[in-house]
Amino acid sequence: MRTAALQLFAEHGFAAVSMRQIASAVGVQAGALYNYTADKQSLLFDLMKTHMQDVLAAVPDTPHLTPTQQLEAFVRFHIAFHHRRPEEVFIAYMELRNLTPDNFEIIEELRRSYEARLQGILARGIASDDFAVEDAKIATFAVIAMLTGVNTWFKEGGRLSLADVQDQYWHMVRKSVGA
Amino acid sequence: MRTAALQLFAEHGFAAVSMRQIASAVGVQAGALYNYTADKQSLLFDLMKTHMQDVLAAVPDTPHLTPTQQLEAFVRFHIAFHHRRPEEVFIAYMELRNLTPDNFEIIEELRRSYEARLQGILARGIASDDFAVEDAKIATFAVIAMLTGVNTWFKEGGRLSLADVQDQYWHMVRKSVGA
DNA sequence: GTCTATAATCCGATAGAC
DNA sequence: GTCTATCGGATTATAGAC
Repeated sequence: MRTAALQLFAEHGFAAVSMRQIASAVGVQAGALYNYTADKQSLLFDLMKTHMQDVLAAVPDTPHLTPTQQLEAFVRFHIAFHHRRPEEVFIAYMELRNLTPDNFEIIEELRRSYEARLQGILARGIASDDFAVEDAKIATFAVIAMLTGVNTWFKEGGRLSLADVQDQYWHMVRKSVGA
Repeated sequence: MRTAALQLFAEHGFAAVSMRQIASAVGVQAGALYNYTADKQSLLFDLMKTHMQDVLAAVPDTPHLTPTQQLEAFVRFHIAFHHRRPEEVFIAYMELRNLTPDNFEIIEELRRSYEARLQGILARGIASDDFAVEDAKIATFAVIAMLTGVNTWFKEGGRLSLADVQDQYWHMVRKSVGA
């Protein structure tokens, strides 16, 4: 059910997908789904929460490295991890407005935790003069937006490999923060 | 009707907004809207097409400037223009999947034309050795994603003015492409 | 040009049989 | 644990009065 909902929500949007469509993709009738989720909202929330927790569990935590090495590890991780989960990434960003206020707050807090990882790396690098950038918070927004944008155009099997993309984005990020 | 639809689509999403809601915001009954739009899909398409044409009409075209000056003008324009039209920008990105295939192709072509403006600046700057970046196409995606991300967090009246944000993003973009 | 009324269909969620 | 059937209400779009 979660896999079917993930694909349908990513393709058509949460509001445009009915429980009957999800049931049909699973191969059951709509009523059967309610043995596995309280309602449609809970299904969306579970998908988003699981994704955000997966990201947080997988992001490298290597305080022994230099700020530049930590930043490179973050850039390569973000691109690779998000590339493997395009539907989850898309939903986690596009369907925020379809969460109830309580659920929204929980997802937002998880997202802020992830951004705080990058912001911490940047702030330490600024303090140690490894990086030359005016504001760690703005640089965090800029870098994450840049990296997440890869998912909107990159498809495996084209002119560039994922490693090529990681290399080029790392070069641009490194220069942009003066590392 | 267009203003009401714009705000409602941006807030709740195209699929989640009914013609009755739009009519209510305008102050008429739902049937009256069909004197101004053929159907709901045409209303979405018109909003997106108008926005993309507005962007293309407003983007600076100054071939007499140096590549670095052109890039700076593009960065400042993109941030300022998109800041003034948050609903249009949001819809133009989020509701692409709710367009019919024919309408989608038209909007995509307009979007590609806009990206081609930036890509042309970058390609000329690479050819003239004003910029040091591996691939103009990837740098285009990276810069546009970074700049469009401003809309997700920047609100006027906070710690930073729009001019501050333009300055900081221009510094990061300039360094990232080696200008 | 706006209204009311309605056609035809779909929705989320639940009840109860098995 | 899945099914059928259903409740109460929503939807887009149209028809025809005024």
